[in-house]
Amino acid sequence: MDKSNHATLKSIADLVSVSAATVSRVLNGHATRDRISNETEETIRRAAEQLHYTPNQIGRGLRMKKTTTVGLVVPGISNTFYASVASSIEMEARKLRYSIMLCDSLESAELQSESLQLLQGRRVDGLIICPVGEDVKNLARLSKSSTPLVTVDRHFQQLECAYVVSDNYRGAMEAVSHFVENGHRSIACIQEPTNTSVNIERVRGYRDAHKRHNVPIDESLIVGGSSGQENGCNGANILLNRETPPTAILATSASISLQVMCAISEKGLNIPGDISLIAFDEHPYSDYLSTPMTTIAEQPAEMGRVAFRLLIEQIESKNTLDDKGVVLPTKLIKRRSVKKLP
Amino acid sequence: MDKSNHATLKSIADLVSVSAATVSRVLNGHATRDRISNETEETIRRAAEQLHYTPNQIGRGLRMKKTTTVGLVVPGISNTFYASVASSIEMEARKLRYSIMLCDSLESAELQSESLQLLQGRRVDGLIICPVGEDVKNLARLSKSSTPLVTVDRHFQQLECAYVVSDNYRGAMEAVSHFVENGHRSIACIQEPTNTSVNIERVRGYRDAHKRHNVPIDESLIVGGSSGQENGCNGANILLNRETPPTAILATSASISLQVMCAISEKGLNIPGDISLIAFDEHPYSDYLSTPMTTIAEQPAEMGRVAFRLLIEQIESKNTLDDKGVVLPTKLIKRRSVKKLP
DNA sequence: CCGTTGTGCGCAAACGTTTACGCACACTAT
DNA sequence: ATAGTGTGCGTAAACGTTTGCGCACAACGG
Repeated sequence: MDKSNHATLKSIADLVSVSAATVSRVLNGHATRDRISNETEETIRRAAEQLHYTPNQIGRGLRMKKTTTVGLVVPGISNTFYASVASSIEMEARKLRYSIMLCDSLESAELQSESLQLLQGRRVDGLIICPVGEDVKNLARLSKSSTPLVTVDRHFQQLECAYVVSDNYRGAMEAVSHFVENGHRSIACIQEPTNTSVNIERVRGYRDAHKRHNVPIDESLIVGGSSGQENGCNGANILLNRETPPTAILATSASISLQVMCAISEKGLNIPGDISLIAFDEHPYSDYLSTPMTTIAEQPAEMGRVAFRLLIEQIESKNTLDDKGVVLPTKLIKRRSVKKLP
Repeated sequence: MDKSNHATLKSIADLVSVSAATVSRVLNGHATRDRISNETEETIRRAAEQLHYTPNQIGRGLRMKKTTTVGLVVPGISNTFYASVASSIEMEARKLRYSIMLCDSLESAELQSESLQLLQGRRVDGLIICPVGEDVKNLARLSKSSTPLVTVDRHFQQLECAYVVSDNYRGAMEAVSHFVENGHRSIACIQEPTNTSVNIERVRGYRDAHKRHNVPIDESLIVGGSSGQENGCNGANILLNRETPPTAILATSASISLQVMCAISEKGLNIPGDISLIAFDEHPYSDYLSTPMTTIAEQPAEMGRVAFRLLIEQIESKNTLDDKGVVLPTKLIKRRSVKKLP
């Protein structure tokens, strides 16, 4: 059919002997507003159809200074949590005919910065980012710039921009409350990298739950905090090797919980017989693990949805809106991984 | 810093009193080729730095008829398999400074077609697609067009374009061979939608394994094949409700295996005691399920890598290369979900 | 003094759009 | 006949790049 190249306004115009301007007007639905006769409109439409015309968004983007594209940078698209966020963003975006440009920072501040460069160069209309590390200056420069920005999952309060996060504080709080209600007093916590808002809020919740129930905090039970693959594993081993190991562990991410399960099974121990476990992040397999896991479920899909909504608001109405932040509730899903202590 | 808007070649040019052309030449590294003096080069570079110049890829794209962007359409980014494919594509793309535009077809032919439209409009330099359904005409039209194309995971032989798939035939073959070597004779298969190359190859492998080992094929043990959420569930129930249920099930996807596990546990049965199970697709949780699952592992990351390589080859050298197809081996990972029958 | 060669850079067109402005014609009213 | 009002559409500029062509000047050889 098509030899190879794309039809343009000009090629249509030539075919039906009008100017490119007229074709543009018709194809943008301005036929009546711009007083194009019905007959020319019809001929143009037919020609466009026949040539399989697809508007060149590059040309349009240049002229309109708008790309109808948003950048998305996540620290790991193969993490189901972020995949879920991305998925719902994509669905929302599609509704408004926006495209999304995906970048994966792999938890690296350097790659994140590179991604930001790339996306700025592409002149995306807005950015949704699950920020990594504490490279705030970079983001700050961005938020000062004209590009609308919303951060997801994590956020910095030094940074005045829209954000959507989980209620990590209450999530952790409920989890350890559940532990103490089941008789646990020696509750450990394996952290994620300590410089994220997520982690800060979660251990704050962990601490406050202790205070609220008047159980003393043993600081040595708060472990982990590095960013490597072995973070969860190391943390678990430290805990399990104590002369008196904790009776419960709060794992602050799904991947940490995986590593904890690994360490526990390697020691020949069992959940919840020897040790109880609650993990952040729900998972399709949560129900089918060797012991179905009690989890703190977040709402990644909802996160993506409101993030995109927040972004679009900024894009459409050029007011850099009033530092809007939304926090989504978590939900404790009780299964079988916590033991009731006498 | 920046008031709000982006620096352009012109703004730099004005600042240092040269023409935009000169700035372009310098910033593209053509300073010596185009005989720009060292001093002008230096002043220009400094000015660019100072203004935080980022080349506008829209303008450049228009001029060069190249976007350094590839479109990726997957049928479900929150499926870990496709997430993994996407992740490795992103990593490869980044190395060559390509961006990727992500579309999710959600297994819908209509959405896929819409995505293709969108991406064509965006004038991506190439397309990687995990095609859905059998909307071959659409793809055929695309492959006839100028946009390089490679399909991943699934492919149509009516479609002459590059592709990369798993060796689904051997994967299934090995799995059922493993079953029969463990004494099974009544082996079921729960299919995915039957019109995909993936499914066709897998059941072909399933059949041929039977022939090879001289075990008769009971056609009524090949169930499923619909596209809904309940496909695996229904299939499993049909099998489990037979007067003589099969002793083994081959689940042709991770999500089917999940539903099978669900159905089995609802019936109060257990794996592998009552029924053995092998599932396609390895998963981080495979080891930690209530019975660790024997799986047929694919190589999604490798798939993404070679897909991108194949695509780039087409993009760079304008020869529509010789129908290159690559098939990646699978690997049977033996765990505990198949029982040795006497 | 004149032709040649080299150096350093600007001009302008092109890529595909959108849109403000205005022109030419037709019709109506005076 | 002339002014006025619509109607239908074209012209041209602009968005930010890249690049072929060529100009102006300097140096140099004869």
